[in-house]
Amino acid sequence: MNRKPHVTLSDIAKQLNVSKVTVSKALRGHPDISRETTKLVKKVAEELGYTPNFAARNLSSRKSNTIGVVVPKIAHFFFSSLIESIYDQAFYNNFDIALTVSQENVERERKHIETLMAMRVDGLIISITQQTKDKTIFEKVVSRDVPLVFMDRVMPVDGTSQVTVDDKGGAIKAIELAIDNGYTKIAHIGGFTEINIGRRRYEGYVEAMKRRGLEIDPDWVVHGGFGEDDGYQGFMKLYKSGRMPEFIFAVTYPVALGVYAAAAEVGVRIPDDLDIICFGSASINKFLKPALSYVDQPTATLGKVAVDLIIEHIGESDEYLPKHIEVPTELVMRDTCLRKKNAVISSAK
Amino acid sequence: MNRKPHVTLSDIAKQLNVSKVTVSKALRGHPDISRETTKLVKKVAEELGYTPNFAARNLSSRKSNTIGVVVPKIAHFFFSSLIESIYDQAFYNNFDIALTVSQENVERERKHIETLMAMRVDGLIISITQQTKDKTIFEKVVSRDVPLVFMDRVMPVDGTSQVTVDDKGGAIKAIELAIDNGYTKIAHIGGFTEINIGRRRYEGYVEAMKRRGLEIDPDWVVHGGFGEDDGYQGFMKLYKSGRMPEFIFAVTYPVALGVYAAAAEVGVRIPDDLDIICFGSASINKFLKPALSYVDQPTATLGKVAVDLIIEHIGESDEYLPKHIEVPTELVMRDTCLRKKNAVISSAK
DNA sequence: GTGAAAGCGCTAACAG
DNA sequence: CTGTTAGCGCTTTCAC
Repeated sequence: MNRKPHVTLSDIAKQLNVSKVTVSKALRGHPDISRETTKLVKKVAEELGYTPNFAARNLSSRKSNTIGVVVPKIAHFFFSSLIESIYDQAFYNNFDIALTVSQENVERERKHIETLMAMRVDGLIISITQQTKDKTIFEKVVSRDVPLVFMDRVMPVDGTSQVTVDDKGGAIKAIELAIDNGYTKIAHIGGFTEINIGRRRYEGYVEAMKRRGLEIDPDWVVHGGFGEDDGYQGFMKLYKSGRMPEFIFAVTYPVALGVYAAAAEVGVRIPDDLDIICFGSASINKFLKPALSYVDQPTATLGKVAVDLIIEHIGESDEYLPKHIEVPTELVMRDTCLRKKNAVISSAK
Repeated sequence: MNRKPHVTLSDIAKQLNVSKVTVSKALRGHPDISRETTKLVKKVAEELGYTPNFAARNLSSRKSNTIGVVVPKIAHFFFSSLIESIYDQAFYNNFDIALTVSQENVERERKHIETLMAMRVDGLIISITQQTKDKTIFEKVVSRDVPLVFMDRVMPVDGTSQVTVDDKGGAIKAIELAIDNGYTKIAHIGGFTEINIGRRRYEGYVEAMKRRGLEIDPDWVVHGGFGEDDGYQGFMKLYKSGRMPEFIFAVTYPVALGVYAAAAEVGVRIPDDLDIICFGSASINKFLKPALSYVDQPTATLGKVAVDLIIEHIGESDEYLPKHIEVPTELVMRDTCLRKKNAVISSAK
């Protein structure tokens, strides 16, 4: 497997009887070089089929112009649209993206971070797994002075920035809407409270119930993961308890889908027998019957802000002050949670 | 933004009073080095918080241990599950993945390929955009002796391998099933025929109709893109013609969803007024009413084969003979295309 | 405007 | 088993 050697700067330089340096500068559009030489160099580079060697470039310049990204999942509307937005914003700023997927696996997450550091990415955007608890690897990143931005699923680590959506506020809006609809028996199929998105949405639920003077029945709060299966299990647990709530606030869209599946199985009709709202959506929501009303997560903004923050940090001195930005959410009404027309309705996307 | 210098091999070497080479070998588990030294080196590396520099490693070894991947979309069940499978298989073989997304944009696709070549990836797996026609960039890849595997959406380029699903065979099975169900007025909302997946599925439709002696009404064949909107437009075109078919074979799952949306809008009931089957599926299919019967695309196999092929090519001499592998499909029956119980039913996933 | 010298951090090839 | 030498391809001073 010996491939033919790639064309290098020297090859171009030789051909033109100039130095490597001139070629290097010309190719990067450095103002040192005359327009004429630059043009000539580019022409020859094209003819020879020159492709720069990033490894060499990174090694000598000590930067990669690349942002490393670690997400827990990819076959998932929330993350895939988030990633598209990150790509767009990075592209726009002339950064490359090195994308890795941890598959909700802590060990894999760690390995990916190590790999990205070995690649000497200029910064790291991370959305942690459901189970990530150990801060060590993140502290290692910080101690290497690699800018780190947590996105959506975050962790409190000194020296890092965070972008989240207003999980608590969104949850409060959702629950208040349910209460305005006349419901009092309101359950929450929630995520793990060790992680911010699970915890904050739960807190929003608690807060809204408290504000409106409603009791929380401990049996009506189920904590688990963020997937379909967790929704299915959560529903079944409530169902088997024999004391069904009137309303469920699902921590994610997949969890709500799990509830749909379980409800269909046992003949509970949505939204008549059981009404529901959830956090997040998916492109197929409009095909769901009934389509879910939901708290919208602005993935486009989330991704853009994450990239902006990391680039800002990369460009700053050592004394950069990390930020925490919280992106607002809004309610989008579809076919659930509509019992009372006079309920507060926000504009929909 | 001057970051503190990273720990290097020399740092470890100095500390231990050995040479860089010894450290390098020890760290990579080279058999040259005694177990004792190796252990010691690793310990110190750990203590110092050493992270290898891939740029340096790649530069001096002339390989990156990385496979470049270019896909047209990511927020899309087919591609996101494909990508997960590629990751798994690459990970298993100790390769890294450099993933890029062209967003169905030819120019972006070209840039990404250039970037990946600049990264000196060991090989490239590409699924082209809907519009890609120019072979130049791919020929450039081949001329650089970079192994290239086309996946699903392919192009005939000398020296490259291909993995596809049996598009034509799958389409034939689908149409024959429709005919077995007693339908004769069968329309096809298809993709562009310039690209293999559009062309082959269309050919399957034509072939099956011919085999069963049915006429194809040119008005019942609509060609367009592969998205929801294309399905919506396609349906509307058929609908407005005033001569509705009884059955639609949709070229992709999103196209079928577009048909659902359009049909709902004008009050055409599926599957009673109009029955349908499509190529491909999505995780939410079970929540769709009626759930689509479909030709299943084995994304796990597709991804695995793509990675296996590229690794095989990377490992071989210059004289590697490219392969074309076609992965079989199977019909999965749900709530559509069921009119006759005695129709051929395959096992479902 | 241009170029010479030096070196980024690592591995390959060989010698001991 | 360990070390020496050389160099991957590029960018960075700093002279000219």
